[in-house]
Amino acid sequence: MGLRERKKEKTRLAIIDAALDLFLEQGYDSTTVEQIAGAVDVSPRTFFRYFTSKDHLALWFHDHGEEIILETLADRPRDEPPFTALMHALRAVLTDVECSTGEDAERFLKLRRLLDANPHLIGRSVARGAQTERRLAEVIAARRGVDPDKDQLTHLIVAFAMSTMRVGFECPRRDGTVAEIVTRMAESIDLAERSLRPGWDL
Amino acid sequence: MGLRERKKEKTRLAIIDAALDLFLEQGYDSTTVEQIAGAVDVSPRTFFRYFTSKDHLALWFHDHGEEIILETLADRPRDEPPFTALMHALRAVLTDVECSTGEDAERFLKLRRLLDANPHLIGRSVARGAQTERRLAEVIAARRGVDPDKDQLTHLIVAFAMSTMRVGFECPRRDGTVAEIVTRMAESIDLAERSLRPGWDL
DNA sequence: AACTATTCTGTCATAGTGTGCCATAAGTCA
DNA sequence: TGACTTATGGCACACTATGACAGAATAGTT
Repeated sequence: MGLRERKKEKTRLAIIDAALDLFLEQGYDSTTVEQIAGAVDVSPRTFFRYFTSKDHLALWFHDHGEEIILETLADRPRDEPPFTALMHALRAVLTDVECSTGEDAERFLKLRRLLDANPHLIGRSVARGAQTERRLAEVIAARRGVDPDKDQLTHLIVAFAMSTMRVGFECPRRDGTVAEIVTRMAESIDLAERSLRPGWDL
Repeated sequence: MGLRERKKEKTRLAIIDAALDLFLEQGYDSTTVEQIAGAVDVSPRTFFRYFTSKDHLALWFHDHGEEIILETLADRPRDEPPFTALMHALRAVLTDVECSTGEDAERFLKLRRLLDANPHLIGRSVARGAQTERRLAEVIAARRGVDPDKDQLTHLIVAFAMSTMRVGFECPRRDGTVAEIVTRMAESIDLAERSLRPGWDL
């Protein structure tokens, strides 16, 4: 990796960190892009080259999570029931979070606090999740050999899976270490699996 | 109802109709508030007095739907399982849509076409749904006698219910009469009820 | 009908997000 | 070093959204 790319990654993380701190300090809405850019000595114009929007910045972790889910899904056996495969993908995300280094863990916790304090941001987060949902619907439809535009069950499977992830992340609203939060998210996955009729997703 | 209120309602509907037509004609993003306001001979400033944002306009039906759901929920017997109660509430929304008059039905169909053409708007719609979800979580938590901030199952019940509604509305992506769409949404509700283990939501 | 209070509306000013364009600076490779 | 590629900054601009104030329309009262 060349100097250029390392520098970019450094700037990217610097922007995220500065933004998270400002958001938590003075609120999401009352923090301007100008302030964030100023905090890391970068022009506002450059900010928008790293993140397409302020929302995108606050939800950057979705990009990573989606990647893991899609990769895991591609590796799951073709004949595995789709919801089961999705739950495996979610657990892969948990594992990734669990193994995050000190700084990454810090960001994860800050982000959680941020979403907790700004219900409005949860809306944005869910909206981003809808994007992931569409992509997952394509994949699951292909696995099941159905037309994604016509098969309701496919969409229901994906929607339930995303709901499971979201509930695990948002609730219960209690602070804790990364390990504790991951445990709760795993509980949510178990809960969902227990709640559904065996074979419902075939 | 006085002249003043009738006039307001007329303007409100005129704005919605003009906006829907412009959105479908030239796209959501490339339609400005100025254009919408101009089409109904109203100042842009007044537009924002009727709708807090362009998104709010595009998702005005959520307000009505949420109202119906909350009302229906309040009327359901206390000892009814929560998910069952929520499904009844969703069916109440369907009944309302089904009974809508010619003009309202027109708006409903236009809106559906709009969401179909702008996946980005679906994100906004889901974000608005998250707001409803929070309110429903409060109600369901009260019914179940648990703390909404701590009980995962409560949130899972609500999230699954909202997913059911959304899947029914968005999929399959096929045009049709209001009656046809309502039928599909009812199918989605049936599908969800069949997919869950009896007693999972107690 | 006239008078007053209330509410709605338009105009103006302003903050903030997001984008296109072009010149410049920095990193890359021969 | 020199030529090439890519990131950055600065500028102008369009759009959404809000606050403040003045004037118009409506409602209620006498």
